[in-house]
Amino acid sequence: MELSSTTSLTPPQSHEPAYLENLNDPQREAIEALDGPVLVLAGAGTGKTRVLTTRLAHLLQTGRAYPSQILAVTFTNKAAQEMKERVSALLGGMPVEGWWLGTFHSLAARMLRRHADLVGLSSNFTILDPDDQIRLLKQVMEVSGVDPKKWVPKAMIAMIDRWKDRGLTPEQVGAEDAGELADGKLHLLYAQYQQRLRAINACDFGDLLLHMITILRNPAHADVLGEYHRRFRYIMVDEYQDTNVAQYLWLRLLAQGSQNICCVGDDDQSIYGWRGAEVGNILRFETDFPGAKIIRLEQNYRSTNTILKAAHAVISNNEGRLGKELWSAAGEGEKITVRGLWDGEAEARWVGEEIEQLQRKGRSLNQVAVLVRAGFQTREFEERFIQLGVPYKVIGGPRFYERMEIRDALAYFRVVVQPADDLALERIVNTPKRGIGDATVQTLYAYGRSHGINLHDSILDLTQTDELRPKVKTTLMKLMDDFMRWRSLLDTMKHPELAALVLEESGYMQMWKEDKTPEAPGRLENLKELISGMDQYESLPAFLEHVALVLENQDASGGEYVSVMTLHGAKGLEFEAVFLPGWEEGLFPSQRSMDENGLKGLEEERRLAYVGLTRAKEKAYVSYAANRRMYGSWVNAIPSRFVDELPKEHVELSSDIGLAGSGRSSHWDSSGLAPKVQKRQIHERKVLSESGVIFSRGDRVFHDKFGYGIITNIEGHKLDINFDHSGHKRVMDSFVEKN
DNA sequence: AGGTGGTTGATTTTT
DNA sequence: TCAACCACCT
Repeated sequence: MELSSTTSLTPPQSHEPAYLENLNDPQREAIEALDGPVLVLAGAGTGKTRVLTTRLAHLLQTGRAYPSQILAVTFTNKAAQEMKERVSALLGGMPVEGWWLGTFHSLAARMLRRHADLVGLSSNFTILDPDDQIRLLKQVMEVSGVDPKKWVPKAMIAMIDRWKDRGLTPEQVGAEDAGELADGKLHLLYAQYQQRLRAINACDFGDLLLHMITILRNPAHADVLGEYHRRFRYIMVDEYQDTNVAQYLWLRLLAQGSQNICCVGDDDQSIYGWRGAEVGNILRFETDFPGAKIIRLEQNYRSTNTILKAAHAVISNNEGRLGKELWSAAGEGEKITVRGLWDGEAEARWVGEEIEQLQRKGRSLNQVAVLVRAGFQTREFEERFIQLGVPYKVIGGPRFYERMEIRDALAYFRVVVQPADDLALERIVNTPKRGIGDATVQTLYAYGRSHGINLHDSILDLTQTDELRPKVKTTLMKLMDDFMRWRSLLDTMKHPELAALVLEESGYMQMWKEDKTPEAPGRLENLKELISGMDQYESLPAFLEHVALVLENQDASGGEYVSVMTLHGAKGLEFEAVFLPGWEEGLFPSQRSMDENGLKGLEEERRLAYVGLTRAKEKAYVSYAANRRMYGSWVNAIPSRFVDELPKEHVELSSDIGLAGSGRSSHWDSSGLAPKVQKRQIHERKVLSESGVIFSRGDRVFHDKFGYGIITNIEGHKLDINFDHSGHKRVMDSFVEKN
């Protein structure tokens, strides 16, 4: 038969597109299973991102859907960005504009702007950051007579956030949910808080999803849901194990249309339960989406089998897993080093030594990480690394947009764009100082409350009367005039220029220029950076949206450094060598986690251990200290149960003298206290000089050549002294006399 | 309007 | 221990 005589116009046996090459079977299956619900259980390092991006490219390439018909959801902007780049690259640089590819929050915000009126907002609503949330709730508490001293607003907002995470509106929350909180009124505060948000035309992060759920499940707005059903033919979700109930509901509503939903995740890496994530979502997938296909990716391309087996042994102690076991073609590799040390300082010293050794072996510091359970642990390592001159970087410090000057500047822009933004207006009404004190602001708020209007309109009203002192009145009138003028320029002036103009004319720039503190130049620098970064965005509102949802730490790289970060921060990353310090009961697993959440808490801690171990490509180091200084006092600890859960055959145990051995209860407890006293003496930093004088830190002393000074540190007979006139010197104790 | 002393409380934090 | 926050003072 001739080839041409047969039916189709399909090209003869065209071999498959390049992007499908070099995939393993389950990966390929995941990519080609396009219809119906699919759950891809993607273990650590199994090529999850590749599957996700290739699947998306495949949908487009095969003509199953246009870019605008696919909803692709991630948790972080970083992940969204990476996905965009990789899909675009797979398709030969296809532009990504108009794609529904982004984070839960940015996609929900995009939807909500289209339907804001349905929940009583206008589409230029402000997205509040956590700080504003707290301030707003605090105001609500004060008005309702709930003492913010007794009930910390931050804790109260955390509870409200959890309700929102669960998709609960104020109507769905009752007194029984509030319990004792806020004098048993938290549910009422929640309702009032929502009312205030609406009044200032604002949303918090949780609202973005909550409002969308409210709209989508309201039969009166079936047309909206129908529109999205028609639009989204395929839905893809990354990190499904970290979704909360609200996100789940949102997805389920949207997926009712096509049923084509593909979720990728790993139940063993669910570590955000405390933020409202529900492992249950991924565990329940098959019942939620009947007929779902489940695909397991178990071939790992990252780690040695030693690491994978050890991680598996640990995680196997958890119940209620979907179950999978990773393997790798990389061979066995080195054993995991487990080491017990005297205290936190010794631990940091040891880690430092090992890192120097890795360095000598030619390993790049960029491939080394220290992963801690809690932020405060980074300090010891920082101190040690500074001493050793090992370059390091603590990942996950304060963010750019959390800085005071950035938040102030943004507040100005927010008021320009959205006059009803009370929080922003309050923030800058007296910054720079204009003589508008607390009393004035309270008067304005009181007026606003009794007339049911916002701060901006209250100012407009009251400046027409003689309620306010003449000076205050003229100042406020001037400020309102300024804002009106700036607002009128929104459409005509380029937004970076307008932004610069606002900061200049408001006197905000001047304020920092006159500031003599050492931080001031840096702040001016940040403001400049803020403005120069703005021209990438279409408009001032677009920029503000970006800042609220997206703006990340720009990690100014350059050079090699050891990464120091929390285990949470390390998710999704990989390093050749990973140090896991502080594996002690109480610290890791965290006592608080276990106290508050029992077995569930412990299991999440264990997943954290799993995440930590699986970050390592070649070598993992686990360590624990017998003594640790916590909140000022010394605490002695026993090794973490997770240490015991590491299989002996994959571990190489080495310990300081007297601390060796594998059992954690036997000798460890007894040896804890006695030698500690000795150590304590060293820490007292006292020294007996040959002449019989005792020196201590803080002593005032006299030196023949350098004069008077204060002892800042003692090492043996060497004293570090801060001299009044000669600065810091290190001298021998025999040359100084006690004053 | 800035400084200060005293109290408090202290994991993890993708948006 | 220590830093952040606040009430109070100058």
